Amino acid sequence: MKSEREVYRNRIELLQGTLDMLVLKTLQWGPQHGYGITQALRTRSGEVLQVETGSLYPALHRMERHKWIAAEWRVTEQNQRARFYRATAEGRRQLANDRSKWETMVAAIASILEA
Amino acid sequence: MKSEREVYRNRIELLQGTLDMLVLKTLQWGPQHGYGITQALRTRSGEVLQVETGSLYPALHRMERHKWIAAEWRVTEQNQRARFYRATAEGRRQLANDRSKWETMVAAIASILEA
DNA sequence: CAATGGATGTAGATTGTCTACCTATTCCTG
DNA sequence: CAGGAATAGGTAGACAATCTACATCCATTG
Repeated sequence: MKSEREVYRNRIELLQGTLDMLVLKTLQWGPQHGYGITQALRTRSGEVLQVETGSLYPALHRMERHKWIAAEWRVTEQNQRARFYRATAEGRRQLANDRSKWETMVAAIASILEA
Repeated sequence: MKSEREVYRNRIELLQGTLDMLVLKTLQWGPQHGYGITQALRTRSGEVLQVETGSLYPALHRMERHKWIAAEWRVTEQNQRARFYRATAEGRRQLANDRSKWETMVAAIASILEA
């Protein structure tokens, strides 16, 4: 009989803190709805970045509260109602900021790993 | 009057999940104690990677439980008692694994950011 | 003898992610 | 026309890793 700790395997597939950046970047290619963002990230990354709905929707709501993105109900090409998001000016600033921090961090980690 | 949420700013400076990898890599350069690991990471990364003691020591204990590292009390050059860690064979396997996952993830994120 | 630096540690808050569900609609196929 | 797949949005609760803030002990130095 396994302990709950062993049974419950919570694997963070996505590096914590990168989701907002990835969503903002995706919205730079034009307004997009949640489901579309997931697909775009998945296909464009060669199936590596798989965002769960339980991560994505809370993130979108969070970012909307922070006013990094703005939303509007529309209808997709598949004739389904969907909430389309676009990045605000503040969102674009946030993206630039996130990205610069991300690159600093990656470079720092590389300098350790390659030493 | 600010809300608690505004007052308490918890910034994750280190990308979640990378600490174990960084510690294991540091130990590849030879046995080292906690304080020394912190310093090594800080100086070798050009002051970018600042590991807090509240992150480091729990991580070391966790990794010891997982048998990725093994410890021994010794005395430093400064004549202070310290707990020296070394990577086990399993720890070296873990490092290789972490590193490969990390590189896959970084490449995937780069493919999004550079699109 | 006080201050500084070396060294280890814990408690509790916070956050973001994950798993596991649920709902609704449209379109296609047998 | 029933049923399933795909599209689309969502929530609740578990969990892990990090952070802040604090505490302790010892050795060296002024």
